[in-house]
Amino acid sequence: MATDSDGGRREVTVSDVARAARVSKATAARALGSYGAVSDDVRGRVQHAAEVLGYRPNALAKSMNTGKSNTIGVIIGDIENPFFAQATRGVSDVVRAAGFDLILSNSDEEADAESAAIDVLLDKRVDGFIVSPASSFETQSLQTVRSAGRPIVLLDRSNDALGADTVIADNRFGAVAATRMLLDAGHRRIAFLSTIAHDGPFAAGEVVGSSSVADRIAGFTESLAEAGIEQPENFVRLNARRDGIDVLTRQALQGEEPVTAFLASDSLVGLAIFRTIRDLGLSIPGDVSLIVFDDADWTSITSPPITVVSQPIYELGAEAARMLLARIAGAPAGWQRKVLSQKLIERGSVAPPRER
Amino acid sequence: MATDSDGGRREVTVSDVARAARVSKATAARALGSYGAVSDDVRGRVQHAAEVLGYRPNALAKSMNTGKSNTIGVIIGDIENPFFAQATRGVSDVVRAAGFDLILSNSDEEADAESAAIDVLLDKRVDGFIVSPASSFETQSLQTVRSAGRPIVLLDRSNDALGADTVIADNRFGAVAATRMLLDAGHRRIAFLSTIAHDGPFAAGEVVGSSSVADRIAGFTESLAEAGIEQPENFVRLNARRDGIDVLTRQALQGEEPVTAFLASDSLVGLAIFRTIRDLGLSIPGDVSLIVFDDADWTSITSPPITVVSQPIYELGAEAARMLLARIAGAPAGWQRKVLSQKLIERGSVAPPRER
DNA sequence: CTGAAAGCGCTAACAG
DNA sequence: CTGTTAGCGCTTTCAG
Repeated sequence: MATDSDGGRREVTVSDVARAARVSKATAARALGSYGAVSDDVRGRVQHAAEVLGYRPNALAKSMNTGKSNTIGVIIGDIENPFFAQATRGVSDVVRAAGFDLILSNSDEEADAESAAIDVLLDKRVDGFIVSPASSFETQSLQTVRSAGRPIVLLDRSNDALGADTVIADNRFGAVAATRMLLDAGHRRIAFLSTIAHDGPFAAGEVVGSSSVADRIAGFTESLAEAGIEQPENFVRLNARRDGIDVLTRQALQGEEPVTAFLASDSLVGLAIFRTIRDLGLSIPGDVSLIVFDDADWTSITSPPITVVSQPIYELGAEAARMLLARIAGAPAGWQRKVLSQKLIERGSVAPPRER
Repeated sequence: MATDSDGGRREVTVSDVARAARVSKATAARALGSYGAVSDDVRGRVQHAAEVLGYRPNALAKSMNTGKSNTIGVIIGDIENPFFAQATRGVSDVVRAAGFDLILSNSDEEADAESAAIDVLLDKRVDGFIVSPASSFETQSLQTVRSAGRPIVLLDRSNDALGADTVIADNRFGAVAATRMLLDAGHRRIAFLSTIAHDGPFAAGEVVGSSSVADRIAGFTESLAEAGIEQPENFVRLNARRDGIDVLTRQALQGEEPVTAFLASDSLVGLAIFRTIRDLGLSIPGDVSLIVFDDADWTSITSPPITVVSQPIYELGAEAARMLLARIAGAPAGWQRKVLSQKLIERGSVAPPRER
């Protein structure tokens, strides 16, 4: 009575319940799965029997028949990155409310890992995907999902060539706002740093793997150009993960034409830049100004607090999830693209450049 | 040729492949699943046919037969909390290397949500669980897992009553080291703050929901007692999430007997305390000293940088995963408990209390 | 409303 | 080495 079962013995199935309740397997299944119609009397007997026997529905068997696993795949760069953690939480909350679970995969921003993850999840018959694609070139994996006929929504990175549901922030706007603020303060040499991978130094017109970063770069360089600055693309520094954020920061600060301000493409980069500037014995904003993308919790407690470009990260994930659920529920075709707004939060890390 | 299929048409199965390769279903399955023995000739034909048809194995069907889903359930408080994010990454990396996926659930530290998540995952037939239990009292859900005969390992929280595989850090050691450092600096009134839920003010001998916090409290109060401080339990402030970390911090600082130092039970609490102290116009460590659990990235860039108790969070997760995999592989019974060490990292947030 | 029977896609004996 | 035959646990016609 108390402990229904404990060892690794055979699981109790609908058949067992049916037998105990003296009804057919089909009827028991109907009562248990609450589909079809069953008399109250029978339903009662079945449910009672199920409880007594400690019946647990086998979701796998159910999925095999129905074709729906009530599970979605989420593929992001790295759950340790607060951006992804927050977005994932947004996804999780809305899909869970709809009765879905979430299988999480970290791609480390590598197309191969992403592809492998997608294959596995496709085999597991997840009902849909939310992915933050590692690259906008190697869209192999996304094609795979599409040809498998599973819905997918892109998070924080769009892919116009592919044409897919997308939820993204207005990165260009944020970049323009931040860059202009720096420009208005009098800065003329500003470095934009991102960890995005890129072959060689960034040149005007080149495409980068992440559309978000691309938009930020666009907003950044265009604002510089508007201000009459030549070859603004020279101020774009990518590959910060591979080359080291600290290394790039030092280079930018110690070259012949040292920059007087930084725009960090995410909070992790921002933190590293902040630390390096400090290590160099320079002060913010006295010697160097800094604006960081994402309003991470630490940005408000440093001295000085950091001026940031804030975006609704949790909502980005939540919205992506809503979009995916709609597709799973069979929303009509036609790609949708939702862009959430960013805003500049002024704090204390921007000041006029020091005279030299 | 290029696009194998796109619409939502019927999936291709082993039968289809078998027919195309002119062999029996069983043979095709053997070739595809690489079990049993098949001649090279046949294997080639089958694999070719599979490729042409765009065959994707159905992992659900496979799981139903084998009884293994190659998926584990991970239930934590909140993936947005950097502690859990890091630990989860550790789990993810090791289970993935072994070919397992991970279904993630946030419990928000609520036993009900935890229980519900476990039920669902049990139904989905996950091969095992890694959970950071919301409460050491309401062990209902853990019992459920056990009676279902699925392996489970507890992360960062042990439960002696239940007796289960556990991976945890030496919290008592960390708390003692931190408290002594504060005591040695001359502090006599030190507040320990945690978000753990607890009914009413903490009294000596009471049990709290998280064994980690319990161990920290023990190390803290015992160190105070050793130093001759009366009723050290009065310095323990719980329920910080419900009551507000800032509120508790202010209370501790503004009462009749204001504390001169804080020990924060995790980095989120530490950040909030730091902010509140600043907002109050007090300086660290001049007016108030602070030590926080977990070497979060921001702790090294504040002014002053924060003295912390560091623990190998990623490794906590990784080790839990290894333990679980061993169980899944059928490791002999007998609960195992692995405790990883913590260490105190001195930075600049501790100084003698200001004379009054 | 209920039962019988077929089948989801795959693995697992068991013969040849 | 290969084919046949059963299932895994559940849903789903199709009759009654």
